[in-house]
Amino acid sequence: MNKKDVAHLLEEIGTLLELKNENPFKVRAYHNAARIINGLIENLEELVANGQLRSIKGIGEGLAEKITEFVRTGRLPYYEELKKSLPPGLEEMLAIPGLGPKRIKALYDTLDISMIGELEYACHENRLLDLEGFGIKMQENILKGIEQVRRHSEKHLFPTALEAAESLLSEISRLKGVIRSGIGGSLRRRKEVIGDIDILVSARPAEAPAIIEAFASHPDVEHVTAKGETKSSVHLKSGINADLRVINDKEYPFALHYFTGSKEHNIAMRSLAKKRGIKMNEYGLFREPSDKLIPCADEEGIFRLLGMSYIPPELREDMGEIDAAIAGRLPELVENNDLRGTFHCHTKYSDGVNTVGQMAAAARVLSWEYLGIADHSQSAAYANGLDAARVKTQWKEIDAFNGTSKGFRVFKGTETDILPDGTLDFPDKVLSGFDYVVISVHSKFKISEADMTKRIIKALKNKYATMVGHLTGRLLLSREPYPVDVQAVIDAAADYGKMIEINAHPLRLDLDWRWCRYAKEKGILLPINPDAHNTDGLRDTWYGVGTARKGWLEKKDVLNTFTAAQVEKRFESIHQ
DNA sequence: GCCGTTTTCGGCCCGACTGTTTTCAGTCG
Repeated sequence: MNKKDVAHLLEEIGTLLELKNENPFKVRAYHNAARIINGLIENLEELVANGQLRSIKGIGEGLAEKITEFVRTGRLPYYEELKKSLPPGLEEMLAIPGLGPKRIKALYDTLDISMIGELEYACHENRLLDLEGFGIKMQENILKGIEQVRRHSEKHLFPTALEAAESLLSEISRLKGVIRSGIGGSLRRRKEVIGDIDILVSARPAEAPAIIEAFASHPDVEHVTAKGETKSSVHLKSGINADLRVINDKEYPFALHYFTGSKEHNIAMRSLAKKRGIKMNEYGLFREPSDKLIPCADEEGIFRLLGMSYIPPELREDMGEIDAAIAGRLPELVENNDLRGTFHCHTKYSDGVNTVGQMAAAARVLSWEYLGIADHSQSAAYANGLDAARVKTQWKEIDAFNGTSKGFRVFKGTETDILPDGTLDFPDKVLSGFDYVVISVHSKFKISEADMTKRIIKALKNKYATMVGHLTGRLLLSREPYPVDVQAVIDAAADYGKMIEINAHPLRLDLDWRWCRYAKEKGILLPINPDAHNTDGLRDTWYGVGTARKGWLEKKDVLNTFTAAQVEKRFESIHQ
């Protein structure tokens, strides 16, 4: 039983209660608790065993009791009863834009509709028109919404969304009357997948309508879903929804903060402001009761006024950043410029397209001092994995390169398969010749969580294993992670003094940022690895830096910020 | 459901937009 299971349970209870039209504050308490448990840096099972759940802010008597029962017995009758009381299709109906719990409940109570398919059929038969609060327009929008749910996933990969947002922004920022403009939302917070794009513009009020109009009629727009005086929402041809908000320039910092979110962070911030006698919204901070605006030149000013240090957007998830900012204990997040190199890159030897020399040259362009090459091992036939003989050829080439290149070092690494039985794909005699060994699962995904966890931990125990590669094997929006007890692997890595990579490929971003803090607290060093298969791929480390920052990691927590000499020393100490 | 420098009950963030209404409820972020 780990925190992910508990968080998932609480999340679902929240949703079910929502569908039952329960007290919205009760609903929020469950969703809040899910997020809090998810972000826990302490060991949940220990907290339960010691009866310390109540000491967590947001976990009261009721939740502590339910969590304890679930952790101890693996079951929660309260949840099971709740689940049984509602038809299973209702939850997926929440995905339809414009349909919330109230309307879904009305549809279920009066028309007995409990699945998307039934709803679609009822719309075609005009059966929604008789319902109070529903009309012809709503029926049309529901059909459109069903279409949208089926056609597009609601989430988009970070690079796809970023590209679409920058395309919109570059046009909008050039419009007449635009003073400041920027991207907010989950993109600015560097989430691993993106729901929609938020663009913010400041301009004189007289210019706002033209800016809104230009946005709504942009060539990337498929259709407009809302258009008001200060705000518009559109659906892009790429399948992504985008929102634009236009405000006047003195409101820009407040709107930027508001529009960056997260929603939960905003709620907590407003609640804090209120305690300080200040009303906070997207237009400003207002001293109550006079409602007098307290001006701020930028976002930094807002935090300063509320008596806290500046919270970088990546941390704004209401996962402890507000208390830390008040106490002046925010981490100094790692930055892209702190990196001096990276590990886990592929070359022509296996499934990469560039040579060792080309990869090293590209790394130098990024002002790096070293590069780790980690081609596939012999069992990875699909990726042209290297056998021991080819490994030796590559070592010679790297030695020759290092012999002539001043001020730049190539490390000899390997991405060695973790075989189904938990042994590694090279004998120790070969492994001992590498500077470092990335161990990854590339086969036999469909085993039980217990077996997969045992398999990886056994591999990690090998004295030559340096770091775990893409721990869960997930491919965002396309392949679920294989079952593995992440917490148990982190604990084992901490025990053995090993590392866990942050695979920076934008499809992976694995280790997930939600686990980074826990790993850091356990004293684990996390390398940021691009899993590059060509020279351009090296730049993917930037995505990994986003993950590290979201995971509260500082320079000292990331192996890539070490000098080549420090890296070498660390590798040696692990393999002794 | 949770919480408390207004502390065991009565609050709980705040505003824009839509579609249905004719003053507002529901949804969204």
